[in-house]
Amino acid sequence: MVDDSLYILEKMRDLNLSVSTQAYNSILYNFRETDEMWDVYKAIESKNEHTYSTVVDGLCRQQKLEDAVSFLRDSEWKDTGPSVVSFNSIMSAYCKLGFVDTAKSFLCTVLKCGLVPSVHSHNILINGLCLAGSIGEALELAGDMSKHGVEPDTVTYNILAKGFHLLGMIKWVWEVIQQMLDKGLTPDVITYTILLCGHCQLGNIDKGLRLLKDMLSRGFELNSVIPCSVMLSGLCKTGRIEEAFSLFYRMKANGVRPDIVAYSIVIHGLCRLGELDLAIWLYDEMCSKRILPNSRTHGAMLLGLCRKGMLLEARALLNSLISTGCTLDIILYNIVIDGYAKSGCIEEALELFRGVIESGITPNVATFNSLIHGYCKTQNIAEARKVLDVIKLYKLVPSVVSYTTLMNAYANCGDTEKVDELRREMKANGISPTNFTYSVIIKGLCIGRKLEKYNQVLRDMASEGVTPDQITYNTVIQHLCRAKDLFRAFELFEEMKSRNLEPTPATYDILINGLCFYGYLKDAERFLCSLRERDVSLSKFAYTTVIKAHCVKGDPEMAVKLFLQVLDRGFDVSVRDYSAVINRLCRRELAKEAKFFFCLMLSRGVSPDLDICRVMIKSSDVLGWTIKAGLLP
DNA sequence: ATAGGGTTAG
Repeated sequence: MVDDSLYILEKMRDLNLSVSTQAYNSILYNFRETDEMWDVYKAIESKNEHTYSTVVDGLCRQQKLEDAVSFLRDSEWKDTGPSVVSFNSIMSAYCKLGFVDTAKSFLCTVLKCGLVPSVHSHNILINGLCLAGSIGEALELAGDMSKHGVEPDTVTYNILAKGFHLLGMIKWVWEVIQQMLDKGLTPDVITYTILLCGHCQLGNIDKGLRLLKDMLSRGFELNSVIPCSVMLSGLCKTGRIEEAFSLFYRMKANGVRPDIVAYSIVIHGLCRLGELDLAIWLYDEMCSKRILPNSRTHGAMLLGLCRKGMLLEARALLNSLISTGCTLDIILYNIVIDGYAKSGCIEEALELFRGVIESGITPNVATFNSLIHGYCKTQNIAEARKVLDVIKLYKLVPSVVSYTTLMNAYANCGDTEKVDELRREMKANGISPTNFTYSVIIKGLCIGRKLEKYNQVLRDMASEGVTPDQITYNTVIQHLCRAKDLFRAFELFEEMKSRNLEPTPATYDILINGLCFYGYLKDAERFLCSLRERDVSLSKFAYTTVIKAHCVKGDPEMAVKLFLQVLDRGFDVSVRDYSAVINRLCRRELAKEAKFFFCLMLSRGVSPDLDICRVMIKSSDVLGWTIKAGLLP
C-alpha cells in the first residue's frame, strides 16, 4: 500500500510532524525500482547509510549499473562513507549480467575503501562463479573466507552444493553438504531441497520421497511448497503421475498451498501422459483459486491437446492466446508446430512457422528440428536436409537433434552412406553424438545390412565415453530377431543384464515377438511365464503377441486364458486387440471361439467396428444373433 | 546471497 504511505507522509507534513529517516527509507525502499525513487530521495532531510545503499540497490535493479557506481563514487555519501551493502548490490548485479570478473574487482575496491567484505559479499561472488561454471574458483574463494576474517555459513555451502548440482556432479553435492555438517552448521530447507533435486536427477525417486517425508517431519512445512514441487516434478518425469497426484493432495491436506508452479507441473505431467480430462479439471480448479495460468501452464495444455491429436483445438487455443495481444513465447509455437509435424501435417506446420516469422518472433533450433521431423515423417528427406541450411541462415546452429532426426530418416532406408556423411558433418561442426544418435547409426547398419561395422561403432562410442543403453541393445536385439538369429539375440539380452541395464518392456516385446514369429511358441510361453513370476513389468504387446500366435496355431484355449489375464491386469484393451484375435480364429475356422471373443468384447463395453462385424458375419451365423442381441448391423 | 515448472531426435 505504498501510495497510502505517501498520503500519510503528506498529512504528517501538513501537521508539521517530523518524519524520521527510517520512515523515509522505508518508503524509498518501496519505490526503488521506479523513477519515483528520486522524488522520495530528494524529500529526505537527513540521509543516512541506509538511504544511500537503498538508492544504489534501486539503480542496480533498474539495470542502471553505471549510475549506481557513479552515485556510490561521487555522491553525498562522503559524510557517512560507502557501505558494504551498496557494494554487494553492485556485485550481485554484475554477476547476474554474467560479468563475474567485474564483480570480483569490486571486492578489491571494498578493501581499498577500508571496509570489510561480509559473508554476503563472498556468497554473492561465490554464487556468481558457480553460475558461470567456475566451481574451482568458487571453492577457492570459499576457502579464503577465513583469511578475510569471515566464516562460510549455511548459505555458502548451499550455493556450492547447487554449483555442483548444475554441473551434474551429484556426488560432490553430498560431499559439500557433509563438509557443512562437519563444520557444525545446520542444514536448512534449501539444503534439503538441493539434495532432493540430486535424488530426482539421478532417478532415485524413492529416495527422494523418503527425504521429503523426513523433511516434513522435521517441521519444514511452512515454506515447503518448493521441495514438494521438486518431488512432483521428479514423479511426473518418471511417469509416476498417480503418486504425483496423491502427493499433491497430501500437500493440500497438510496446509501446503500449491502455487502456479506446483499446479503447472502436475498439469504438464497429466498432459504428457495423455490424461487431458484430468488436466483440464486441475486447470479449472487452479483458476477457481484465483491462480492465473501463465505461459508454462498454457504450454502444458497445448501439449496435452497435441498429444491427443486435437490439433484444431490446440490451434484454437494458441490463436486465442495470440489474440490477447501479448507476444508469445517461441516455445508455445514450437509445441503446436511439433504437434502438426508429428501428425504428418507439414503444410500446417509450415504455415504456422511463417506466422511466427511474420510476427517478428525469433525461432530457435527446436522449431526447425520439428520441421525436419515433419518432412521426414512425410518421406521428404530432401526438403528435411535443406532445413539444415535454413537453420544457419537464421544464424542458429543445428543441434545434435537436427542431425539425429535426419540420420534417422536415412537409417530407416538403410542408407548408411548418407548417415556417415551426416556423422562427419556433425563432427566437423563440433557436435558430439549421444546415445540417441548412436542407436540411429546402429539401426542404419541393421537395416542397411552392414552389421560388420557394428563393432567399430561400439569402439567409437567407447572412445567418446558414450555407454550403450537399453535402446542401443533393443535395436540390435530386434535386428538379430528379424534375421532369425535368436541365439545371439538372447546372448545380447544376457550381456545387457550383466551390464546392469534393466531391460525395458520393449526388450521383452522384441524377444517374445521373435520367438513367436519363428515358431518357438512354447519357448515364448515359458519366457512370458518366468517374467510374470518375477513380476517384471510387461507391455500389453508381450501378451497379445503370444495370444495371436496361439490363435494361429489353433490353440484357442491358451489364447482365452492369456486374454483374460490381460483384462485382469487392467490393460486398456481396444477393438483392435479383439479383432486381431477374432480375425486369426476365423481364418482357422474356429467360429465358436471367435464368437466367444466377440461376446467378451460386447460384455466389456467395447463397440465392434465394421471390419470385425464383416468377419464375424462371414464366418458364422452371427447376423441373426447380433440382431437378437439388440444391435443394429 | 541460496531451492521448483515448458518445446525437439532412437
